[in-house]
Amino acid sequence: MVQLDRYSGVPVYLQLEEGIRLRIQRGELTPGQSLPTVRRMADEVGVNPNTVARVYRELQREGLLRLERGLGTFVTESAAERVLAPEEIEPIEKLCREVIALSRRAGMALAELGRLLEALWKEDRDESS
Amino acid sequence: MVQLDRYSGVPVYLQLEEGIRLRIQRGELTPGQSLPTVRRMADEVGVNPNTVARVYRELQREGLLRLERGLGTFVTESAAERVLAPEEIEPIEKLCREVIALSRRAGMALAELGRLLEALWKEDRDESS
Amino acid sequence: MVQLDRYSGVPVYLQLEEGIRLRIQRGELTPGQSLPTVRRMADEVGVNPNTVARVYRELQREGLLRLERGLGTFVTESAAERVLAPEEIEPIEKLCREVIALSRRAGMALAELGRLLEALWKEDRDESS
Amino acid sequence: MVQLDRYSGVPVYLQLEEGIRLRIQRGELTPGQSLPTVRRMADEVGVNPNTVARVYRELQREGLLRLERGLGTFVTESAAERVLAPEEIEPIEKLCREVIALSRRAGMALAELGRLLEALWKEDRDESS
DNA sequence: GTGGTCTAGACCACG
DNA sequence: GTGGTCTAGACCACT
Repeated sequence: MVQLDRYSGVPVYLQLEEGIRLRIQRGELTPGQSLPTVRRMADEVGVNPNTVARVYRELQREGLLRLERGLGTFVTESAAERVLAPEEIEPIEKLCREVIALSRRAGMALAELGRLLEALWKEDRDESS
Repeated sequence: MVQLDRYSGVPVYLQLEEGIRLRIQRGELTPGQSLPTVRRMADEVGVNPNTVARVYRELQREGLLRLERGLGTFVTESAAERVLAPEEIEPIEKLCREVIALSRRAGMALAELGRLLEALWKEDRDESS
Repeated sequence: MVQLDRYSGVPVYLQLEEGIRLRIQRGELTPGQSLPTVRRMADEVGVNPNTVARVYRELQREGLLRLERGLGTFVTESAAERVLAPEEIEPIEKLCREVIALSRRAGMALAELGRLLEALWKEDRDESS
Repeated sequence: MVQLDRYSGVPVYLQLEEGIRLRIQRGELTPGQSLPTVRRMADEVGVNPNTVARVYRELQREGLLRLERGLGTFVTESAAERVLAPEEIEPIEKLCREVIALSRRAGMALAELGRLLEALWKEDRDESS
């Protein structure tokens, strides 16, 4: 469902949250679809049910999920607004794969590439402001 | 010096560490160059001196920094091995900027782009293994 | 019949119970009158029939309702003791409406007004004891 | 600090939340002031520290509190916007005390008065819409 | 069997 | 010592 990295320093609940958000954006989870139950998801990704519940609740507050007591957890209809069109997401993924190939060849670690991306993201933001 | 994000969930000391590592890789900090004192760096980035000291110590253990009592902290000569050649880093940065522009246009957040990169990085690794 | 607030945190069955009690007190449900069947009430307020049945049973235990198999559910005669006289309830409602108007104008939420009322209720009780 | 009712059915974390919100609105907690530490508050009101932490976090998200790791928890400056002026809050409290006196005399319970207030609040809202 | 609340208690990041 | 994350596990509300 979502792959976690227990040693990245990023809290697992944030990784799960981002992972679910991303799967919705990429259209892998579609509006109306049900997510694994809190307990099942907890088993799948190997965390405590409370941690999953916290994530689901946060995503509910954000309007992406709908938690129904006694029924389960579902992607809301309004989440559709967040789904990226294939023509938006595909070029991004293509470029990302190129970046990854180059970074690997240069001996960079994922964390370092992440930091680079972050630094450039903020430069870019600061320039445009 | 290094820009921190207090709300990303990543521990400040990891961000600092990665940030310094990255600046060395990009050649912005060159072998022999001195870093700000622990206190000055602490002021600059707004954290407790203990935190900076911890980071410097860790980077020393890693061989990137050299702490000279009474003099200050310096990038080691051996750190040169980690510096990326301009022809390595430049195309990576160029592609990253393109990715960032596209992601922004598509309404993705930095954290989401980071998760995407991570997912693709791991896909790629799994395929090649 | 009774309006529920799914997001107040108060269990639905307690809201239903209090709601029916209040309608009896206000004289909107009079002794002898029939209530909707369990299923009809469940449909009306959008909960599971089990939940309504539980409420009716509890109010029967309390002596406010009488469940007659095959006939339906009725307000008991003895419930009359709980009905407030118009001269009792009307000034209360009038003041409540004033309080509500003032609170709205001051930007308070219902939950906050409720907490205020509760705090003052307890102050008052503690003083008189 | 905040008085809880363990038997009202309202989750204690909501009671705590509302209680703190109310104390800020009434000006009993002023911007810049520090709240009891998570653990101290937990002791005071007799709940688990996690529960207090959840409340503080929620109020932070709402902009009323500022949680500083290693330092403590504080009322934000922007919370000032939520503080009610004495000329706003005083007439409300005065009327509430009258309502309480009348309700007591009529034999109503706090929960019933609360339900009445809620019913009238929603009537009022529906009329004005 | 689903989500929701709460407890007890461990370990971590930070000042 | 402060807040933050996470676990294990109990009990409750609801379908």
